[in-house]
Parts: sequence; C-alpha cells; structure tokens
Amino acid sequence: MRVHMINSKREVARSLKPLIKMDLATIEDLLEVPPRPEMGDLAFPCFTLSPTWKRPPAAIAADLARRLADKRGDFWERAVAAGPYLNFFLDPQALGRETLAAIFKEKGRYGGATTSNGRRIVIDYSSPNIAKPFGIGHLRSTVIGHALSLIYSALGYHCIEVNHLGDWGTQFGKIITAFKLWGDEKRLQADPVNYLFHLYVQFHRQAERDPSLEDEARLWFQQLEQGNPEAEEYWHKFRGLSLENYQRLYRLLGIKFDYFHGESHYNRYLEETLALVKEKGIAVESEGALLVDLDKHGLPPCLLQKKDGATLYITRDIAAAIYRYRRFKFDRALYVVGAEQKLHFKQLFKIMELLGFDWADRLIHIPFGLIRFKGGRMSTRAGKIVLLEEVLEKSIGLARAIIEEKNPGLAEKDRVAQAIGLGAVRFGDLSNDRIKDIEFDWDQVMDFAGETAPYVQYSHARICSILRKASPPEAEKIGELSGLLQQEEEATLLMLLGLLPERVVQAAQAYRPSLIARYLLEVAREFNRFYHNCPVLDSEPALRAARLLLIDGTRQVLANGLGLLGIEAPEEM
RNA sequence: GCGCCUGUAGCUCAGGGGAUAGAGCAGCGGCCUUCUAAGCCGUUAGUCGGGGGUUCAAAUCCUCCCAGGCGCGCCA
Repeated sequence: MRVHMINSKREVARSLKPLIKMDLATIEDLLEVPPRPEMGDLAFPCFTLSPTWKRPPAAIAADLARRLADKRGDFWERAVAAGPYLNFFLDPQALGRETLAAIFKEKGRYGGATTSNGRRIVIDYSSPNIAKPFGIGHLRSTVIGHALSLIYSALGYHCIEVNHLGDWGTQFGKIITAFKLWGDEKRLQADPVNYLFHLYVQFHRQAERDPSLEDEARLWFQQLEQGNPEAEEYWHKFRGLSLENYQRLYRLLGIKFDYFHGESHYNRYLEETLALVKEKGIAVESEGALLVDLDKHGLPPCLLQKKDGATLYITRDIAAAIYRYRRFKFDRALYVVGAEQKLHFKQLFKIMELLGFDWADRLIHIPFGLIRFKGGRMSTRAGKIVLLEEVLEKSIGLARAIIEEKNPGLAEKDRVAQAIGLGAVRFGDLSNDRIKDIEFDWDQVMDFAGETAPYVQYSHARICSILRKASPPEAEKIGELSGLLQQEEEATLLMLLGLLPERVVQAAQAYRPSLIARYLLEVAREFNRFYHNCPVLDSEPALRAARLLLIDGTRQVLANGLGLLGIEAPEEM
C-alpha cells in the first residue's frame, strides 16, 4: 500500500549518492517501501554498508540521518533513522501536485508512454481449434493476449495481433470421418460449433471401441493434405462455420485481430520450409519420418513430417515464424499459449536458432496455467468442458439482474450489464498470476463483491456520480489546491495514483497484466476508504474543489487501468 | 524413469532476499433521513508443504524429500 513515484525514488537516490559510494542505479535498486506508513515512504537499508564501513547498520543509519538533518529534496522533506533503516518521508504536496498535473495533462493516455515508438511486436493469441468449441480454457490466451496488446500499445509499440487458428491437422480427419458416418446437415447448420463438438466427442467415444476409426481419420487428413476435393469441401465448410461463431465472440469481447492466419495459411510454405531444414542439415530420417535431433541441446527429438508424409503442428509453426519475420520484421514475437506447450516452444525456438535466424531470440513464449474444474481437468475429448459463451451469458445475466434490483431506473441497462458481466469474467482471469493454474468455480465467477471488476467499476461509477453533481474540476488550480489534500486517505490515494505508469511498465516487462489488475484493486479500495471518510460535495469550497480534482484523477486512473485490461468503465451502474 | 511448474488463513489468491506475512470470500458483530450498501468499519483465522543449507537477514535463493499439475518422435 505504501507507494512512491519513480521520480521520488530517483531523487532520494541522488541525495544519498554523495554520502555513500554507490551509483544511482544501485541505490534505487536497494530502496524499498517501509511496511507501515508512519515509518516513512522510502527506506534505505544500511546492512550492505556495514562490512565496508566496519560499523553496525543502525549506527550508519543514524549517521546518515544526522548528515541529512537540515536537508530536503524536491520530493522528500525529511530523513530519519529507524534501526538499521534510513527512512525518507516524501513531500506529499509536491508529489500530489506532480501526479495530478500529469493525469490532467495526459488524460486517457496517463499511464502510458511513447518511449518505444514504432517498435513492432507480433502477438499470437487466442488461436482456437476449429471444430472444437470455444471453452473457458481458451479464455486465458484470449484475455491475456488482448491485455498485453493493449498494454504494449499504450507504451508506444505497434502491435500486430495474430490469431493462429487451429484450422489444420488430424482433428479434421476425425471430424470428416464422424460427419460422413453420423452427420446431419440440418443440425450442423443450426448450431455448427456445438454440433461439430458433439461429433468430435462421439468420434472419440466410438474410437475407443473401434480403433479403425483412427486409421480412417488419418486417411481423411491425408486426403485433405493432398488436395482431395471432397475433403477440401468439408474443411471449407467446417472452418467457415466455426469462424463465424468465433467472430461473434470476439465482437462481444471487443477484440479485433489484424490477421486470422491459421495453420492452414502456412501450407503453401511447407515445402520451402522442409527444403530449408534439409539444406541446413539439421534433420534426419528415422523410420520413414523426418525429425530434428535436439539431443545435443538437451531436448527430445522433434518430428517434422510423419512417415505418411503429413506434416505436423511444429512444421507449420516454423513456416509461420519465418513468414511473420519476413512480413512484419518484428522486434519481438509473443506466443500466448498454455504452459503445457513449453517444450514445444523450446524446440521450436531452438530449431529457429539452428536454422541460423539471428532473430530467433526475439521469439517469446508467454505460458499460462490451465483452468481446472474443482473435480479434475477439463477434457475436450470427453466433452467435459465449460463453454465460454455460457459463462459470459450467465455473467451478463447476473449483472442485468443486479441492476434491475439496485438501480432499476438506469439507462442502457443492457449495455452496462454487458460491460459488467464481461468485465467480471475477464478480471477474474487477469487478476491471477498467469503462470498458475486456475480453479474454475461457478460461485466465484458469479460473485461481484470483493476483488472483482464490478468492485473497480462500481468505484468508478460512484466517482462519476459525484462529478455529475458538481461543476467541472479546475485543472488549472492544481497548484494551489493540491496542498489541501492532507488527510491520510487523500495522501495515500494520491500516492497510489502516481504509481500507474510504473505498474504499466512492470506489467509489460513481466508480461503480467495481473500487476495492473492488482493495482486497480488497491486504488479502488483506497478510494472507497476516502469515499466513506471524506465528503466531497459538502466540503467547504476550496477543499471541495481539491477533492474534485482528486476523484477526477482517480476516475481517470481506474478507467485507463481497466482499459488496459480490455474492460469498460461505465459511468453509471 | 526424466524434465518443467505449483504448494502461503477453512476456501480462492497477493507478496518472490529485508523491519510485526497481506487481501477477498465464507463466519461473527456493527454502519443506509448524508456524494449509488456491487460499499465501509470491526472481529475470528497462518509450524508460508517438510528437512537441511547459503546470508547480518529466507515465505522469497540453493539442495533433498513429500503432495498435486503439466510435458517427454508419428495430436495440436
């Protein structure tokens, strides 16, 4: 909760530098935040100086405090020794002034930066498998990838969003086989994705008893690869119908991809890819198949072509990487794909390196944990899956019901319910560290209290409600008014607001949108404390004006932060 | 068998070398003639999976063990 701004950290480090023999970066790195506000805002631990100064840390802290006794900086006003720590108290007025000025100047862009202008980053995310339903499991890649795209864009990157549709592979053989055996055109047209899913499940159920079905499926996929017109026709139909369904979901989620280059898109480059691999001499034939031996690099061998001539997932990934580099000349390429494919990407990246591409180190896998049921894992094959559409519908429905109960007079109920319902689902995913598995729990998804998007949105709506009842905040008076915000709740909130830019950078560097989500919860929590303890409209004019500036700044931070996560911030709810 | 990831309050999770380990949910008790109670305040609750080690300092780093998850040439 105790926070500070990048600027103040730098400035404290600058003040310390003449007193201790360390460079600025090292000092900044050592500076930490005391556990409790009354101890100060920034702390320099003196342990590290102890060996060279040959004195106990506490004595060093006391000495430093003495030497800084009559000094102060632009952002800090005093430094005191507390045991082995030298604690700095920041100047809340200077900090607050600076923060508010930045927010009102940058408005919707506050939190972002332009330092990375023009750098290109390809983000491969969502990438559902055609003929499989869009399950809650695919939500993770979708919302994490989308958030990363928004975050990097805010930092000035040019993001190229690619949906690497799983529109090729043996599952098409399975679907074709199943459709030829049991297919019903009417049911397909009525509800394509669910029906294809039904067939997919049925196929696996039957194949357990009759393994020849697997051979049949393999044969159909082979036909497809060889351009058999009947197979191609099925493929076209299944792909088109599925894509329409996905597009509906993406529209609902407000996601727009630059390219739907699925796996099939790279078929035309496979020959060239295989030729390159052979030319570089990194592949060997084994039992009629083509594989890359990665033993020297501590990795299992990697199959590129089956003995029946069919290519594999990774072969298309190699072709895709080459294609993307040629076309986009990216500075970085992200693959937002589940952690279960870690090995796959290790192999892929190593192969790109072995092929001699000097940009191989720009390829980055962004793994995430899978979503589990309370009982066990979800299995597409067994039909044990929660459909994303169902989750979204229920969540929106609940939001709608709550509105009906608490704010029946609200305009645009449907639009607001959608923003809240979608936000809740998104935030529920994004607020968790992406690397960890998530337990899917209906009760938790359907709870809009506590650490949720609705909580953050509600805080935002409350602010808007106050602002509607007052004349517009006067940004030009920040200099004279910000000094009035001295109450503990005000000071803490103001400090928090100053932290957004730092958090956005951290979230980008670590590829962790959860840092922003957690931050927003802190801001919302602190705002609610303020809300309950500090009246805005009923305060005397100057304080009222100052508080209006504070809450408007808070509103902007909440809206911007939610925006970076792909979540809307309604003005009323 | 080998490799990677995870183990923190009853539950779901933050924190990932530093000062008394934090939230939310659930439970209990308060707060709506006052800016939206999707809120706020109080309270109960923890051998940070276990052992050993490194360090002035370990939930955090190393190592071993235990538990769970994921992966390991003809799926994607």
